Amino acid sequence: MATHIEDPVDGLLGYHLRRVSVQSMADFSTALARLELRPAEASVLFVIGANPQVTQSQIGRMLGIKRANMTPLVASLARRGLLRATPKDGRSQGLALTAKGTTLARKARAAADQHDRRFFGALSTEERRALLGQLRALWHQRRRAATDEG
Amino acid sequence: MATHIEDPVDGLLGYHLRRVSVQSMADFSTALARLELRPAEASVLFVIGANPQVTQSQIGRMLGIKRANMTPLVASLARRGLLRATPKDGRSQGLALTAKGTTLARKARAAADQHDRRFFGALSTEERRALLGQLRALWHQRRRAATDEG
DNA sequence: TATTGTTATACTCTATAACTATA
DNA sequence: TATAGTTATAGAGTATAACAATA
Repeated sequence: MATHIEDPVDGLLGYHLRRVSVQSMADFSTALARLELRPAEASVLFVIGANPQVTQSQIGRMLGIKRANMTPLVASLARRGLLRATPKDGRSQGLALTAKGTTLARKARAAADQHDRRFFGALSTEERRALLGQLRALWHQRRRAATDEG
Repeated sequence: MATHIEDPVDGLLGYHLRRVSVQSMADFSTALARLELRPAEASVLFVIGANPQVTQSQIGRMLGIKRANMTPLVASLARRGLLRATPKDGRSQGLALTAKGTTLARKARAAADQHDRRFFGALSTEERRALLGQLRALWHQRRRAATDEG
């Protein structure tokens, strides 16, 4: 029998947020592993699918991935025949999903939706709506603050 | 003027959860940097402060840090004179904060509380209470599921 | 001058496997 | 047999700096 241990971080919202986020990502990673995709790769496919001819710099800005890290990520997806790059102008290239990429992105999206339903299924529709709204608000608020500084 | 880009992950709760969690951790890391502490180190100090003579394996289980990763973490805090290890039995050691460690832990805790107030300050008291309750519920639910599997 | 894409590099966090000493 | 602690190592994710080519 284990002695009871006090949890001194139980009152911290930020701690709980991170803890649940880590769980969620771990579950989602497992679900995506069947498709040989990682969460970052899946999100890139989603953005390209919804925005044909988007550039990798634009994707990086939207998803919070640095330019330097987009390069190997996009190269890997291109190597697997999931996307095709066509020059937009001399320095940038528009990205689009191939047929294979479209199929895989659709499966990944289904996995993401299923993960969301499972992981947050215990919350009522109203709770989920409220949670989504709060997270969006927190994100935009902090984003504004960062923009003001930078 | 940037062309509008569709955000295809805007409806995914898991995505928003992770995004906000990353922001929160980045802000907290910055706040802790003044104290030359990282979030994981601060959380370890908190647990030791609330549970004198706790072992590093117990801390790891509570915080979700692997035994193998606790070793250098605890060694680093000991080297800085923040905690003291005394043998409990032949194979385990009880950890306790030194005076210096207690002082630093108190400052780190103040930073954590301030971070929480700032970062989640836009939410009403009721919203924060609800959010904390939902995050706790999600965590325990998934934890139960993992225990059932394993 | 600013931006795109690239390379090289490094740090943190996390994970596994193998080992010892002890319970 | 199970647990505590250690060591070595590897993989992700993320970060910066510097560069060439182009806008």
